[in-house]
Amino acid sequence: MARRNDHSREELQSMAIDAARAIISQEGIEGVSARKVAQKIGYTVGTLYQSFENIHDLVLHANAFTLSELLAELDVAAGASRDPQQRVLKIAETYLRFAEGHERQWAAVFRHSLPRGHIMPDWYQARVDALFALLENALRTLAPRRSRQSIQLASRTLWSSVHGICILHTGDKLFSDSIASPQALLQSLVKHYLHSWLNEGKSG
Amino acid sequence: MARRNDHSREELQSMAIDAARAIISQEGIEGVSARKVAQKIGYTVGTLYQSFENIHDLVLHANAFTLSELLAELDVAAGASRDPQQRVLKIAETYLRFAEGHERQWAAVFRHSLPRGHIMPDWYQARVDALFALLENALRTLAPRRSRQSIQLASRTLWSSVHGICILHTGDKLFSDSIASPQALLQSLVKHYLHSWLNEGKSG
DNA sequence: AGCATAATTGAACAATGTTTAATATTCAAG
DNA sequence: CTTGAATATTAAACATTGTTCAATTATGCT
Repeated sequence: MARRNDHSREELQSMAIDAARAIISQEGIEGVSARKVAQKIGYTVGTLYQSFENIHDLVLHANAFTLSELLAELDVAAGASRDPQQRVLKIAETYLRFAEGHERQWAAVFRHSLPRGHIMPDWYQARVDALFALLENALRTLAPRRSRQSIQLASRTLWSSVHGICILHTGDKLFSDSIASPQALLQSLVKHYLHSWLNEGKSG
Repeated sequence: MARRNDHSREELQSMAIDAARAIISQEGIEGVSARKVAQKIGYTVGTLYQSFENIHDLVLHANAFTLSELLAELDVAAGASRDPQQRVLKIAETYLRFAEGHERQWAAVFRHSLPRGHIMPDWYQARVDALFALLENALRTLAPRRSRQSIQLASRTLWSSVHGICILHTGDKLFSDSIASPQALLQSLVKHYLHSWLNEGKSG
């Protein structure tokens, strides 16, 4: 029996989250089970249920970690380019690269669904909001005079679209023939959407 | 014991698929289980396994049905508008409306993942390809002189983007504040992307 | 009617999430 | 240092999952 003070409650939590992340990255989210996580950290299932409400709770923590990693990379990308338009493209490309490089982790974030009736916890929603805010800020510097509403509309349109391109590219491979690379799709999207969006009002 | 000739193999299959679809539309894909489907059609689990390889196979058939429904609605939408650009928007809006109106069915299509190593069957991939072809055709009539490659690139970019908007709108409600409606996002996307795409080469 | 074929069942298996009584460990008080 | 209260941990149990398969039952042909 593991001694009580071998690990604090916090240590145990982060050990479990790490274990879950390891399983996800190797076998995908379907491979995660309470017993497997417990065995990986040298405890039994019951102990897990003292730190996590249920298995969804544990997965949610693992996914939050993934979101934080993603946010960190996007933050770097957002700061790298001088040209604001290049910055938007860079963000999109970094998002795609992350999805490719952490395919199972990333899939886990968007495949996982909470049990019915449960709502997303604040600490999780906060991470998601931070992602959206990132692109919103990039657009704000790109078009400082546009209204808040206009910028929100554009940033969400772009974000959803980039997300859609990544979704359809990774994993399920919905496109049977791979003539157009996802990078090309991103480039086409950002270029054309921004081109028209930036000229809106000027010539119409 | 159900008599052998009560239902032919084909009848049994379609009964099972209908049952699965009913469960999906009521409880979502997580609610589908072999026993529940079997009980709904008045047979036992074992019988299901004579018509379907495994539970994923059954879900796949249910999802294919959903794709066919979607394709039918999109076909109508594509024929409704005279103006080719309006047609593209109409397709996108119809896609969104379908996702909203058949939320669980639609989520089942994109949440379901095959067991590792299994590839998507041809009869399923064919339905997916038909969806893509629909938008591709709309773009072809919109810009008949563009190269095949250019049209493929644009149609996939648009399709992925529309898909992304629908994904982020339904179910998980990733946008915590709902200032911009998904319809507004679609409109913004189609309008701006097409505007720039159509003028490409003319002014640059 | 009897027989071969095949559909259907029911029970079994391992693995899943989750709960809980029993046990082991720690820490503080005497 | 011992005792006892508090609590971390375990092991076993439960229901439910997907899947298989020998046994049973219905069918159709001779």
